[in-house]
Amino acid sequence: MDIEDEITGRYDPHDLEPDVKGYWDEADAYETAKEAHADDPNLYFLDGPPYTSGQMHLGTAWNKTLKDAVIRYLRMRGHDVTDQPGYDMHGLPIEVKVEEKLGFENKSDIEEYGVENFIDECKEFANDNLDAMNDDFRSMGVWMDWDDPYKTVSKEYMEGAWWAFKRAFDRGLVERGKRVINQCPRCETAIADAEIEYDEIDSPSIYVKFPLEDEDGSLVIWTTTPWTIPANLYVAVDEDAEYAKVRATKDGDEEFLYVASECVEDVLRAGRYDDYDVRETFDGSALVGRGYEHPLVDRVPRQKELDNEEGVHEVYAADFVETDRTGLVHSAPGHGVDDFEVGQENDLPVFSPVGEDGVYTDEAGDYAGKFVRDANEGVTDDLTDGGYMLAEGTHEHRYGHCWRCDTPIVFVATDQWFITVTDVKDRLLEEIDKSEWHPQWARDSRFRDWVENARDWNVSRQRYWGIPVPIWICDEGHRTCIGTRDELQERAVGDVNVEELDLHRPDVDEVHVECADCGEPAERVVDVFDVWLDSATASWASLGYPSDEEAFDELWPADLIIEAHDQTRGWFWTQLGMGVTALDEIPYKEVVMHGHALDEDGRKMSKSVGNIVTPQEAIDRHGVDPLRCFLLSHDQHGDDMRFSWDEIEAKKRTLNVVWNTYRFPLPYMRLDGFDPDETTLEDVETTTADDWVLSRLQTVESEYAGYMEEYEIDKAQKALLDFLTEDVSRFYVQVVRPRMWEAEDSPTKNAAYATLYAVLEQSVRMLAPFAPHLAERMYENLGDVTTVHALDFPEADDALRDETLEKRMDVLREAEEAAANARQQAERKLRWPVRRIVVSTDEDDVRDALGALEPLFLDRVNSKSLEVVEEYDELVEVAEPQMGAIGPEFGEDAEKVMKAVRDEPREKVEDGVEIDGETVTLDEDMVEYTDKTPEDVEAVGFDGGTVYVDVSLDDEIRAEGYARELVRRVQEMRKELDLDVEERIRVSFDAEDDEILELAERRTDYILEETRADGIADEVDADLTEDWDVEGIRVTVGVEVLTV
RNA sequence: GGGCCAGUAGCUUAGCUAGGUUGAGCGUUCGGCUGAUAACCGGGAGGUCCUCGGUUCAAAUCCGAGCUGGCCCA
Repeated sequence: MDIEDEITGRYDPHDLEPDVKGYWDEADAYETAKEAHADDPNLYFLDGPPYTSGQMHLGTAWNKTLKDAVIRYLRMRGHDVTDQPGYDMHGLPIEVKVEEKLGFENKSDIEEYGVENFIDECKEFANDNLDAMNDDFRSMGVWMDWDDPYKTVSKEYMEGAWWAFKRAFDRGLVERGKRVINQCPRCETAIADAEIEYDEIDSPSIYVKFPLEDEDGSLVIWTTTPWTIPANLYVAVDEDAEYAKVRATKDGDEEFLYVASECVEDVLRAGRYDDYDVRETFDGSALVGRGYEHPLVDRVPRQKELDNEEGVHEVYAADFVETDRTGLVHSAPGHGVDDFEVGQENDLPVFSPVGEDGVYTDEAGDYAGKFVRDANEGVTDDLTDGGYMLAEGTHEHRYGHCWRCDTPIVFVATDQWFITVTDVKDRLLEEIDKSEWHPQWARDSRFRDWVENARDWNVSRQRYWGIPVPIWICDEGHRTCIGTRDELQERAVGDVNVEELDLHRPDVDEVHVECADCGEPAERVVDVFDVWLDSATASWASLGYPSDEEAFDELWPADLIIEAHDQTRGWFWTQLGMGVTALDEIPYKEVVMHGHALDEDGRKMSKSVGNIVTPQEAIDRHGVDPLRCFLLSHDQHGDDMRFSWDEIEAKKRTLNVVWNTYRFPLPYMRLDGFDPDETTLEDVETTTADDWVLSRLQTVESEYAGYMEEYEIDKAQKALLDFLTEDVSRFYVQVVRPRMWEAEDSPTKNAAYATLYAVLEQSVRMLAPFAPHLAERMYENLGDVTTVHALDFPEADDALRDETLEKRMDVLREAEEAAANARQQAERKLRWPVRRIVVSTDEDDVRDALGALEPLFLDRVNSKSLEVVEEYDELVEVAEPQMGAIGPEFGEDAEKVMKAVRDEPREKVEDGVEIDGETVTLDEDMVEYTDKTPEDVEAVGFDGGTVYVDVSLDDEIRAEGYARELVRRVQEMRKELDLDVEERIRVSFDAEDDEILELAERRTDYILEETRADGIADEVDADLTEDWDVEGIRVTVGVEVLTV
């Protein structure tokens, strides 16, 4: 293998990435990588299908990038990873978008337009979005099987959902019944808990008096939904709380009110009563069973009938009652979940005089035909007129809205199809424990909490674009559930070819089947499934099960899923629900739960706030790989990520260091014809620095693998990038630089080549999951395989690991830093050698380290010698004059004394100082002494000791220093002349001060060698002449290029 | 109103499981290097560890209350 291309350009993702993408296409790199691992043990990764109603945003970009990094890594580790992406393509959100597009306002517009036409529009909309999203994800460099995504609209997929529903049906877990559900009055359908968004709204806040039947007094209730009062059937109390009977007076009239004791003051103030006194207190249980008169009984005739039913318009005890407001809760089983449940427990009827469009039905009497929210006013007026209103105001609170059309939802009791997950709740909770979550608290706190509180799942929607509920009902009311297309074909009445049938509405509506019970023709119920049921079945439906059993048998359940924390109520939950109801098993083994992408201020990104940053913007500004590395550099286990332009840019700079580290040795390798296959680590004599960086490489490989094992992607990335910047670029490359321009057959140079090659070739594999484009581009010059992404993970080789050496090098680097710092204090550049460095330490480790690494240390700090001592005994004690004592004694001479004494060595001061020709001795209290380094020595401490650098000059050092100064100027000029490394020159020097040249002359050989000059002459036929300032002295340098 | 998570330098964060001198990157500033050079490297400044209380010889870390933000629920 040869190092071929010369890399001269800078790291520019905008150049590099399209280039690499082009190469991938051309070379079928993705297919090659998959092929390389096709025979490995399989690993079923399951992609959570994004919804095809919009474009990729930063959150989905993060999600897919994380998945991509994990898939690439797992492949490297020897797994045949399933990487089929999926798309969630049915459902209300798409219907709403299409309705908007067509200018529709309600369901009758759709019916008028024709269901078939509408379905076609939805299909097209979803497909168009799918294509756009495919492109978006591809642009992030995500390698998944984009040519063959699973689609929830395919026949095979829909069949998978039917099959699962039938399983639940057969196990008795499907029920139809009245339940209170969330109804979107605009979409005219039930919507799932997961489809509700909460926003702040202003609602009426009313206190209403319900007169007791058996005495002169009223129960006081509070509500924010006056429109539910026409459906009130009972009042709930907390049986353990204390309640009070209050005598209240206003304008001379007196009345009796019942409220919770805690609320008396607030309620009476709200009702603007003049005065009150509590007559009696008792437990809530004392109120249970008391009857009251419905305040709107005259407006709602049906209430009169209901009043005659057993138990209606009485007080009941309920857990959900809190003693805020009044402690008495108006309850309408037709309009509240809790109200409904307590009503059921007490065998109360359900009264819900509201249609699916949110308009009162005839049963609502005077209110019939009015939209409920608009009826609030009429209801409150009627209550006021009847004398029932105690107080009226508004209340701001969070209220549920339809997540797609933003209409406030209403709770109504309607007939719906349910999967009764509450019947298998114990199993659900058991199965949770079989899955492993990252982070674990997501499972044990968050998810468990959700599952424990889960209600039966309403899976039916009164809509069009969804998987039809596969239940057919005959005239007798028997239910026939169809689980597969074959079954449908068998049972279908008349001439039906199921193979050619689109399973969507309206086609499937036209198929009649033979009832399983009585054999009579049955008709399909018109509902479609809640779209969450679609994705819930992904683990088998995406594999084509049940029509194709092979993949299912081999792969199911999924080994791994990766989604954001909002999926606790979404996909994590729905999959568990369907998995357990259909297959009695949790359908995934491992979960990685990441966070959301927030804006730079930590707020969520939203259209209305206008703080959305699109992935495309970030790519345009900084490139895909920097964005990917940024997204993967934060905690990936549940924490949200704050977006930051600065951070992406910083990532780009870090990748640039990686790029330069790679770019640096290439020209030399190429020039020398270095062949990594021939010159391997076994063939070369490595130096200490080589051994060290190779050891570090093994350490990083094992750390990286350890982090990835736990899906701590951010930590793995950091370990790798820290290694490449801190260890390789900042240290190793600096150390080996001189070796790069040694003679052609230099063994140490070859060792450096072989070492750097190993470091780069293996690091690039580790970089591949994070920055796939950059890694690919780098690899092109490092190996022969089509793509870096087909390679195996570089396993750490313990034989190359030397922990002692790594520790010693840490010490060396600490001491080196201290020495550099001391030089800076002494204002002595690194170019000038120093005579001596002394390190004082009382730690054996430090002594051993510097002893073992002395040559390297001397080279690094450019010192002639190193001494390691326990105690540095060259400190001098110097005087600090104490003016408090000197002042009074010497009066106006005090300042002279101070100056004469300050910083003088102890002996000198003790011998007496000379002031104006007179020798003066000082008392002990006039001087204190402190330790100071001798002149020309600077000291800097480090963790483990102190470094003393002696920067005193002699001719030898000055000769070397000046020689290096001159060399550097000549190099600069060579560069200006754009000379190649091999080209020879002749130079001339002329200086104001001859001393420079005389000293430098001692190092003529060195100068000739370093500058590739054939000679130094007094005068040359210069191609370039320049004046330089060398340590304050003007030097004229002439360079003549010699033609060969 | 409830559950869960987070709050550390101007910004992004590590440290928190197992208490013992808060560490890094970016930015800023001063400097070095000059055969990776519109690159690379070093030093400095910069912190009430969200607030208040508790436990402890010792709290960023453990406990309690609160504030702010996020997700989920009512």
